[in-house]
Amino acid sequence: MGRSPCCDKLGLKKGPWTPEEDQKLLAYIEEHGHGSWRALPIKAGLQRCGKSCRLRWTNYLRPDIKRGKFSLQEEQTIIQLHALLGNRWSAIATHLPKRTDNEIKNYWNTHLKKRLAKMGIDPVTHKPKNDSVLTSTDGGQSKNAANLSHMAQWESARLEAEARLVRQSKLISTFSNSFQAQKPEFATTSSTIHKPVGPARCLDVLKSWNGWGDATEAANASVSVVGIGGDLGSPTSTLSSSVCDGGTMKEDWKQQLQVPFSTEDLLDTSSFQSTWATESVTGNCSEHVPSGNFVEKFTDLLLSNSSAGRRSEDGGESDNGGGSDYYENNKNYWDNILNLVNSSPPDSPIF
DNA sequence: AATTCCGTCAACCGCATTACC
DNA sequence: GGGTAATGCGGTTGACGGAAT
Repeated sequence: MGRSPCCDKLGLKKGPWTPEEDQKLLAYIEEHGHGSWRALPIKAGLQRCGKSCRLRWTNYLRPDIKRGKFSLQEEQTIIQLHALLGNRWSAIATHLPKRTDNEIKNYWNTHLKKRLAKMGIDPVTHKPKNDSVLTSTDGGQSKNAANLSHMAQWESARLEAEARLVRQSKLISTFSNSFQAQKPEFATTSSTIHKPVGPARCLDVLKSWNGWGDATEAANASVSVVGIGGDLGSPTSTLSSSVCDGGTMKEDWKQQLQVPFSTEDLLDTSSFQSTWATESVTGNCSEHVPSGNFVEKFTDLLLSNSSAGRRSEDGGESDNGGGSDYYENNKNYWDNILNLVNSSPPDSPIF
């Protein structure tokens, strides 16, 4: 595998960019586009390697970059997406228009990570560091914590599968569009094929969790999960059919997405499969249903404390919340994620 | 005023992935 | 199918500026 020669070997300049260099790069790209990054420095008259030019452009010079302080909304978005996606900065960046992955990564490492740690939340797992907080009230909570983790893994794998489908559907779309131009009589069929792909309706499972205890919302979520497959009537059955039974689950997705894809597309992560296999997936599915109680605590810790921290920074009083606030924060957390997903850019690699 | 410490962030490094021959 | 080049990505580094001593 060939790697680009190091800048040192070519005697190219390293380190901070000067305004003159910025100007040269900017002027060249504005006139010609970047084209091949490797060839760009020579053409633009820069003593830099292509990689350095690309980084300078994508992280600093690009005109659609927003600089300055992150808003509370942006912070929440980053935390929520990090809980879901981990250190996949580029994926997170697609949901924060005008912010670069580098900027988000830096902000996470210098601000958010520390803030979560301060609140006693593990910034890697997004779980309270001291699980006894959870287990003290209910012996089964740690199991639920594990379940949540597994669900997150599962969702993550699903997102990756969907990302592949989006790419695949783009190809199909490109093909069918050109085909339609020649054969308009096939328009209906082909539009049916790629219609469901658009802004993917992800995290419906999470939505159904969120609606736990809220029959109406849960029922809506179940419709969403099952999609064209029908209404199962209860959130439990939604999860049971679409998550616990591998075969049924995949069929549901096939129906919902209406794009041909293989089992391997969905479950090609062996570790993920084994995770589920070892947790008696084939047995009582309700074991994998995270209790609303746990999710409440988890999300409350995550966001209430975060906003409390922000409030206290602003001089306000922190509100650790009683019952209704507790529930509201939990609801808001997942709602925010769902909003993010639903408003995702169509070219997002993840959603 | 000088020095040290610490937080921030632009830039680099090197591995992974994709594209191309 | 294999090798190479190009690009993407995430982790890490180091320069810089401000606060603390």
